[in-house]
Amino acid sequence: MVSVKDVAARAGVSIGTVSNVINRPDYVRADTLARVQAAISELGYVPNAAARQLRAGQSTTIAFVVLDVGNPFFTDVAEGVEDAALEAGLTVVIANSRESVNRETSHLQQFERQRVAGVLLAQTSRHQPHVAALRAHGVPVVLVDRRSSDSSVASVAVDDTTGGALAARHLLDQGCERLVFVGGPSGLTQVEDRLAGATGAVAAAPGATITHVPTQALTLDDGMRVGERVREMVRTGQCDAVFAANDLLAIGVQQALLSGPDPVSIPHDVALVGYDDISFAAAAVVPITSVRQPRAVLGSKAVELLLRESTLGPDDEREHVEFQPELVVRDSSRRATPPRA
Amino acid sequence: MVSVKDVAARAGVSIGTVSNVINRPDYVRADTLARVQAAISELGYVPNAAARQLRAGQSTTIAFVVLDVGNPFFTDVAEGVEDAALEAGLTVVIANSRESVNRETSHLQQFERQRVAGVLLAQTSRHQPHVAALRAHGVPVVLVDRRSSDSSVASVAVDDTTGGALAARHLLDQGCERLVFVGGPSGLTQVEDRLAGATGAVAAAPGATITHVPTQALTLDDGMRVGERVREMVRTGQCDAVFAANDLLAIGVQQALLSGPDPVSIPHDVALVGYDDISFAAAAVVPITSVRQPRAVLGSKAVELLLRESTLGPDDEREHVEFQPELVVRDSSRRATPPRA
DNA sequence: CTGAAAGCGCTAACAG
DNA sequence: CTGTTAGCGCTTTCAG
Repeated sequence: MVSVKDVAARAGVSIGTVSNVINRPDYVRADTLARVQAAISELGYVPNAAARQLRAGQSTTIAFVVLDVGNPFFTDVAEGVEDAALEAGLTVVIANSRESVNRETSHLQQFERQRVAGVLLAQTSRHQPHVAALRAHGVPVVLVDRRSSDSSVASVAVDDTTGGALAARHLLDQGCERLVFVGGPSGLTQVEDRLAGATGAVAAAPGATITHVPTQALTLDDGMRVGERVREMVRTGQCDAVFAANDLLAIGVQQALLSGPDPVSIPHDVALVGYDDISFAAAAVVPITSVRQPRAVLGSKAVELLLRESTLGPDDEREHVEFQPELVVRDSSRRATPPRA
Repeated sequence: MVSVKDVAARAGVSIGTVSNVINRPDYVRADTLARVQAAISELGYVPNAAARQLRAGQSTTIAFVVLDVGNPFFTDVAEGVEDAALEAGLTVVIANSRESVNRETSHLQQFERQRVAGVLLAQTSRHQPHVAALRAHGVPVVLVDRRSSDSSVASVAVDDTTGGALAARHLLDQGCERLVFVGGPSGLTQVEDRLAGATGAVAAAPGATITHVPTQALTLDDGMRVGERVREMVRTGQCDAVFAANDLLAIGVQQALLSGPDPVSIPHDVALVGYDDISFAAAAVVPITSVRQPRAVLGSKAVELLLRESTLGPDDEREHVEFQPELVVRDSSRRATPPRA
């Protein structure tokens, strides 16, 4: 393995000078610089990040731990993260916890050992002891897509309660009265908040009800699975509107609703609203009404807060940025003649 | 920062023993072990990966560099990668090159400096000098989704030429004669191969033609953009079938085709075939015929080859695993009465 | 079974 | 401007 030592020997300088060439080129005279750089490329020298980090105590990569890379919502947030990180000269790696606390924990442990420059975390459950550990090791953490209960850790989020209320209210406005909320697992704050918001809106509408049909995860497959059941509910008059905790689920539910021996019609028999407004929502068989979150902005804001962390003391208050969601109405919930209107 | 030294002091042993507790617990007497472990948890000690790697020379994370995390195809491959890596006790991080050679290069450089345990690479362009550099530093590399031209680097791929031929032949069988291939950038081997396969099939069909409508990237947005143009071509009789280089593009094209002042009908006016068979393809307005690749298997096989690398000498031949694609026919290309049948 | 000591590759004083 | 040097935290012989 070629190291500074080899480069130094080749260029006829000391290792200190090689280090200077790499880290503070302006400290070095032009011709020495050139000679060393030549040696570096001739030898194919590549600095060892582990050694540098050990000595300098700092890394230049930040990690983004997501609930599900397969969910376009997160990849959109990731783009915002990447753009902002690039500007700050940071590399970002993505780790996928797949909605499993264990996987999340093991990723966090790994990043803790690596002492990365920062961790952006879309948490599975409210209680994750490792974020404290991370911070104790000087690794800044910012929570993404969740307002942190703990004021000592920064967060960027979208107001999911309002989002849920927005969706439910819209459905009620369309004349629906038997809402079904599809989503899970119940540990996920996003799911809980959206349901809470919807429940609140329904409570304010006399005669309306909302039933929770739980799922194991927020995926297309889960949506299809549970959609069968929802179709039955629609047929038996127990349901005239579905609010899905995210678009993946909504798309899956829609597929199940529209297929099989006796499909139901959307929005006529049942109205459908999703959440996230991923690009596929608009491209579905029946374009899906959805609650939009500012995804890229969420990501870049998270990086901004992360960078700001280094200027903060451990006991300083952290910022909790909260964005407002926006309802995007499409055919899946547009009823010809809203009875209530 | 708490280090082995602190743990050793706390437990009343030497640092060597602490190291043994962590790495070879069976070398240590039971009571010493317990004492040290107690000290570790009381102090909240977390080993420093940089130091360990510097000394031991090995990391335990592998990196998967993808063209586009936003593309469900890659996230599905990633799941296969994660599952296989988990079994081998490896952590995987994902890096997104977003179809940019620069970003790809900078990620590879980063991983080279970090001396990760391995790199799985879905390459943007054929020529990537950094894979040689990586390997020179003892970092095994396997190419994903591309047959490597260089027999010295392992690869797992799906036969894209056959896939392209499959798609085109199917379209011709449906009676289409004016094919349009939508895809780009032209540097991408996947795109080139799929086009080549399609072109070959068209050449064998007297009277049929194929036109290449290039795109900048393989995204939904690009599909929508270029779809406007394709719609015109359909209207003017220059096109009766579209073969998109991937499903994202196909979905975008479909949206453009079906919207606007005078939409065209699918498959009546124009048949549509995509590539990858991502789950959204089946959920589109008109379910999209697609060429399916064994995604998860691709990922797990790649990890398998990566693990095998360590047993190979630098000059040994590498394996090139190639899977066969499969056509999944859906409504978007199913014509009521295929004139040629 | 445990301790002492060397050194992985690099950076950051510091002295010249 | 350049060279020397002392570790960063850890693993790993090698003695005891």
